[in-house]
Amino acid sequence: MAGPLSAPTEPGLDPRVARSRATVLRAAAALLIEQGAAGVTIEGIAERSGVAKTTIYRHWKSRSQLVFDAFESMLPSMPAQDYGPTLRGQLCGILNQLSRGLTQSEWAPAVPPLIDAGDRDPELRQLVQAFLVVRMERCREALRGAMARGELRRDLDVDVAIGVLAGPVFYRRLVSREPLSEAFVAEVVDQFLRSGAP
Amino acid sequence: MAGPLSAPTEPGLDPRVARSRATVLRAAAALLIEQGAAGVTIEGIAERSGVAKTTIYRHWKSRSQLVFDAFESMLPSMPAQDYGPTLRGQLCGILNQLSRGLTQSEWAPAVPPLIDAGDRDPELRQLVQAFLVVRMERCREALRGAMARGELRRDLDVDVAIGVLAGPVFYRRLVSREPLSEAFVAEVVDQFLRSGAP
Amino acid sequence: MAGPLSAPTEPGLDPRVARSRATVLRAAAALLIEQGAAGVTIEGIAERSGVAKTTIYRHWKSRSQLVFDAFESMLPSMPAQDYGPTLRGQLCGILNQLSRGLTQSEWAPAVPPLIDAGDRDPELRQLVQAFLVVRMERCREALRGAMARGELRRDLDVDVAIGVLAGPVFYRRLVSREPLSEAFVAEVVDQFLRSGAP
Amino acid sequence: MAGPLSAPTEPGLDPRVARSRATVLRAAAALLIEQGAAGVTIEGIAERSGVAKTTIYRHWKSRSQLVFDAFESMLPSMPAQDYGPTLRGQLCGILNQLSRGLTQSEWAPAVPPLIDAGDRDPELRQLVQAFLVVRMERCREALRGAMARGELRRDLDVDVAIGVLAGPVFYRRLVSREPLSEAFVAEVVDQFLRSGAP
DNA sequence: AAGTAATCGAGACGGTACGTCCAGTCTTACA
DNA sequence: TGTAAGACTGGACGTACCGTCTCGATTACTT
Repeated sequence: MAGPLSAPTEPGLDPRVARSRATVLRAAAALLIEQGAAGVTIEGIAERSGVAKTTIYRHWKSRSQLVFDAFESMLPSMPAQDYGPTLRGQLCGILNQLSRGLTQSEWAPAVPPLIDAGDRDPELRQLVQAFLVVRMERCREALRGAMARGELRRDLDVDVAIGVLAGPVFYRRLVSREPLSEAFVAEVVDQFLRSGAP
Repeated sequence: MAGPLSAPTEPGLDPRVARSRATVLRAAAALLIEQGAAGVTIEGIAERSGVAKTTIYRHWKSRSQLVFDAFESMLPSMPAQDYGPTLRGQLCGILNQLSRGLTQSEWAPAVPPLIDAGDRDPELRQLVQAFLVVRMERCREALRGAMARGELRRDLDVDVAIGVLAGPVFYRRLVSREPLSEAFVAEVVDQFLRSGAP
Repeated sequence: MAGPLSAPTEPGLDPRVARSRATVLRAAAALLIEQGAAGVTIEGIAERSGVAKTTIYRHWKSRSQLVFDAFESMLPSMPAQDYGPTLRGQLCGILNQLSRGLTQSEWAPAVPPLIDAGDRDPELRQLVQAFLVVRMERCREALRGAMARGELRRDLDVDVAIGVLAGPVFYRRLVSREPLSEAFVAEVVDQFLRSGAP
Repeated sequence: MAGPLSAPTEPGLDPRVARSRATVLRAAAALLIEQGAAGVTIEGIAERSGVAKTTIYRHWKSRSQLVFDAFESMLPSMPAQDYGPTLRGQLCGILNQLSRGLTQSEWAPAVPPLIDAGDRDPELRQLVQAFLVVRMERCREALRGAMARGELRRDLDVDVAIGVLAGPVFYRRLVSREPLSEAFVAEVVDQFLRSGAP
């Protein structure tokens, strides 16, 4: 279950296994996009991919695992976009990318099921959390940089800050389902900056 | 805040219907607590409650409806607790209650499935939203009161503010799964107050 | 359950009852014609006729009863057709009418279900038998007349004869499902006459 | 006459399939005998046989198919009894066996429902017809033999003859429900022979 | 003409069976 | 030996009718 993003072709791996995994993930991703997360059925994937159910169960312990892998496989390769030198610009950039990802990306429909599944499956929970940590690393860096530069209070709790910044975005996406505009993101960031001023 | 339990006997309602509804909701709620939302099966409810499947389908068009109703029926009746006169105390009280509800209440495990289901089922989505609006009314009132008293900037967008306040709580519960302490809530509220000062 | 053909309006009968019975029978007959016997559902009749299920069950003990009544209600009033003076003409006439009824009439599709139901429901069995006796009375008369005139052997068992005559017609309709032509009827009658000559 | 039981192990057949089919048919036959054809429920068969409903539906498209197969599976293997050299003896033997089968055999109660079902289900109708053709083959042979020997008229229509012979038996069983004695069979055969003499 | 009683519609109720979908396991046959 | 094919048990789905059962709301008959 090693992260498929780390190396597309792991060295000592049976090429048939690699082929099966890839075919299945492609089919799962396609179904995820076309029919939403509810349409991602083992049965359906097997039929669509031509890979036998047996093989699928050999490689993934649970449906959630598979969904997660499919989800991860369809993430863009993160071009390490440059959001400029100012903290405000960086935070807005990161949160806007997040909010676009949560609402408009191909993998957007996979988010709620993953969150649900993560509530019960500890292993999957860890995967999701790890994934998130990576995603939020840039945010963390930006915050630490600003603290170092004296643009933010020195005693700021970075983890709290990330919650305060990303929380409202997830809230609108998952809970209140209000629109997620750039103006909203800007307002969240501005409130944060005002409160975080040294 | 008028929960559905406040009026246990609607006037012009067939008593059989009332009885069936109550029995089913009780069983559904029990299953929700015991087995999580995935365990809330029509079949299971029917068996457990003694109410026939037919009858259940007569009263609820979809499983989601039933799950939501069961969820709602198990919410406490909200004794309109007094959180004191200060805005800070009110916001902390409300958010602490929210975070306790999301993590420790008996209906806590039902939240992620509801959010997931709401992403596909528009009807359920509306129900959840409506529910949320009602729940957040107290928060809204507190904010408006403070604005009127001049404790907050006059140009504050209340909906954004609610996202900024509740967002981090949901974020920790659903996404990052970091602990939801009173300290965290206090920090979120304090940041908000600092940024919202007139 | 008095034969509905005997008197369309029984004297001491609540007109509401009469109305319900008639409405139900009309709907049942219509369904019988349109959808075959399998389509004759209590539920369906209730919906179509506007008569409540309760009322239907009040008047008929079983579905078979109802089907039989509907079947009987749609039989033509038997114009006592004249088949001429010869035994051959009479028998051919009677059997041809029977075979047309069994294959082309409106009530034709009701026959197999009635036969099936009669195998289990003794009451219905009796009704069907009684009905059949009436139908075959003319045949019996024709045979007795011919015996009296010396056209048939004196020792002929009339009941056997009726079986020998009607049997092949029912056999083709119910069992072998070969076509039921007038030629076939004529051949059956001719064989019978040859064998029954004094 | 080759029953489906004669070859219990078709060559290229998955043994699991063979096992399932056999188990299901055994249960279906048992239910057919015990409760009549109306008691042959997919659900009931599944429960009784331990074979899953899914599996049953995999092997039989319709309930009728299954009922028919079960019916066929319970027919005796026809030991090709010898009815002697005379046409009369042969016909009496065949018809007596038929009438015993229709009234006393364990599959006797299954006959009316099959006839009813055959009226709607064309596929089942064909099955029943095919079955009948096979069963009547001996009768057909006897008639042809007699015609060849000059004991019957050369211009006899064999299909009509079969109707004339078997019809009365079915008639008594299904329609008039008069007793089916050997005397009746003998009388039917004698009438036939008298009329068919060259 | 009013009052009583039969009859009605409406439809809720507990049930049984339907035929379908999917899950997850296990067996067979093929490379 | 691993894979594709697919049969297997099992659980739940949502639907159709069943036959029973309260309910008022009309009727019809009776006084």
